[in-house]
Amino acid sequence: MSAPEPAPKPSNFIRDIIQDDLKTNKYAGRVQTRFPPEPNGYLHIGHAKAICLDFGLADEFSGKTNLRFDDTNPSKEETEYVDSIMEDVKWLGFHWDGLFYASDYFDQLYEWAVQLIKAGKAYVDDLSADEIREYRGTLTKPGKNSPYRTRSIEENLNLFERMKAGEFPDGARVLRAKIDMASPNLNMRDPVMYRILHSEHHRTGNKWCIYPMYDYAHGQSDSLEKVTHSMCTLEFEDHRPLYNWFIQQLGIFPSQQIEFDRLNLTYTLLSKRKLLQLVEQGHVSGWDDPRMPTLSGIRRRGYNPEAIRNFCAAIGVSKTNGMIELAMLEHFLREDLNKHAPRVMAVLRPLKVVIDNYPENRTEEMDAVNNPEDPGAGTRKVPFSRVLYIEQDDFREDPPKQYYRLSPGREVRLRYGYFITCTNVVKNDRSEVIEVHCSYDPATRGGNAPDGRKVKSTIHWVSAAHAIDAEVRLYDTLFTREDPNQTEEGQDFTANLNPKSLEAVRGAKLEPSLAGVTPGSRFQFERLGYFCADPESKSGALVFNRTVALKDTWAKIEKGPQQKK
RNA sequence: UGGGCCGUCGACUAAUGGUAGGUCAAGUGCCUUUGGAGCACUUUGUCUAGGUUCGAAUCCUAGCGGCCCAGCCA
Repeated sequence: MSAPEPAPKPSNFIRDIIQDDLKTNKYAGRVQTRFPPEPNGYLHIGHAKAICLDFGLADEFSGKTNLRFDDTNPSKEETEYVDSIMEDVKWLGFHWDGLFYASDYFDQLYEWAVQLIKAGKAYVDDLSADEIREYRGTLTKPGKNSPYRTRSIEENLNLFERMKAGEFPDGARVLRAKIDMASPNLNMRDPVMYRILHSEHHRTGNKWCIYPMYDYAHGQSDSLEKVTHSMCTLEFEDHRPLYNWFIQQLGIFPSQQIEFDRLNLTYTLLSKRKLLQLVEQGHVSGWDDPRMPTLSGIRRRGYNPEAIRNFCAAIGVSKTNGMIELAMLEHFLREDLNKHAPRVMAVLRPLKVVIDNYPENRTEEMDAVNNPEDPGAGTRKVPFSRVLYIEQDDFREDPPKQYYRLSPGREVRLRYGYFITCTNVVKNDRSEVIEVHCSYDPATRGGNAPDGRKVKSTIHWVSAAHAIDAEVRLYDTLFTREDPNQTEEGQDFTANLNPKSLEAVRGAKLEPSLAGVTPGSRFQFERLGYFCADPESKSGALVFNRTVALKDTWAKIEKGPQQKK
């Protein structure tokens, strides 16, 4: 943290609540939060927002934050996910105080359930799942009491004990809270607390065959950890009365639940269920496909944690459900990469350039700046010779208006090289330009003309004899619609998949300094964008992912006035 | 047609009864050995109608619009 001015942080409603609580001494000056992922999938950028909130707010008030896995459903949860989640939280730059699992509390939760039965506040129900649904009523019609609702405490105790002992098959009975079947809030119509699941748990093994539901586990877990401010997303607003009901009936530490809006980003899907579907149906190569919004995916793509944190701070938090433009995320990405990524020259689609008046066997070492935004990054040598590659896009035989790059008779600057003028072109039998001939001005070495003449354009290049080959993967959004969930009748979100979301460019030519890069290193390929070496890179067979393109004024001019999809 | 929540520039978010501000996007110009970066400027907003008040984005009433809830998922 080195901001010269601690710019007054715009407040948000959660910070306000915390400050109020501190003022009234509601929790004896403590602030404690928790980040409670279910280990049933990989974390995504939406979780990053929650993480920044949970950890960030606690940090701000010298509080503590636990990482707690909400592992109450053994049928969907796996240690693979637990491991990835811990890795992702650390990668984002946060450190948890306590590491817990809801399953740590299974014994205590069971005891409390017995306590509620004894108080006449919970009962064992023999209704089937279908019957429970029927008895629950609808949004507009009240539910009706289960015939088992009036069982004696002794019978409930006996049955619950036997549920735990494994005497009944899955689905045979549940434990329910006895609240109010006529409540306008469906969550209060005798919600299920425990269900029978003869399923091995990733941590407790076969110790349990009854598992607590989210509503019965979450608030009590918060309470056990003495969490003061328990943030969750808006869809849990209707659960808050129940969250409070359990805590009150049990007379335990009163954690408070606060709901905020989940992140929605244009052109991206942030639902673990749908992300899992993309993985399972093979639309992407895995959870860490660089097109995925998972933290492992965008990490592989080349995003850095600082950019994500800055983004999360900038979008704020509220209770309105909105949709943030992807451009906002990309802005913070570029902002950070611009400061830190070393510059390098690479040609994605090579066009051969021969400098006719340059000596055949000569090679010069040109000085190139590593990062104009960071003088400390130093310089490097880049080899220059008679035959080069430039970008196909940087030459036009018939240049349109406002096109400043190379074209017949025109002079441009080769970055850190010389001024060259196009004298001639060679075409193949389909009349495509396959080779460009130029002359150079020896007086312009390094890129400056002693006579002060200006050139409209500077283009990048690599020396053909010295270049190394690479595969470069260019990405577009995974979906073609701003809201991938918006579909025509009878279709699902996969109908909005972008068939052009990945383009693998194979014959890219890179300057030789890139030869030994390690996977994960980030660079700016000058004039093109930011790129990150992929873990699939082998020496001699490098693979780069384009993290994000540079802003491209020319593309904008060429495309004309832009439209939204 | 039950209940809960939410409506501020194109997007996100401040203003906590007292000047509607910031960021992104868009546009214009400057600068530039990246058509990058940077800098400057500009456009656009309080859902509607009433009310309370010296004064309302903010409080009240009524509309309108959006999201969520009928898992033995979280």
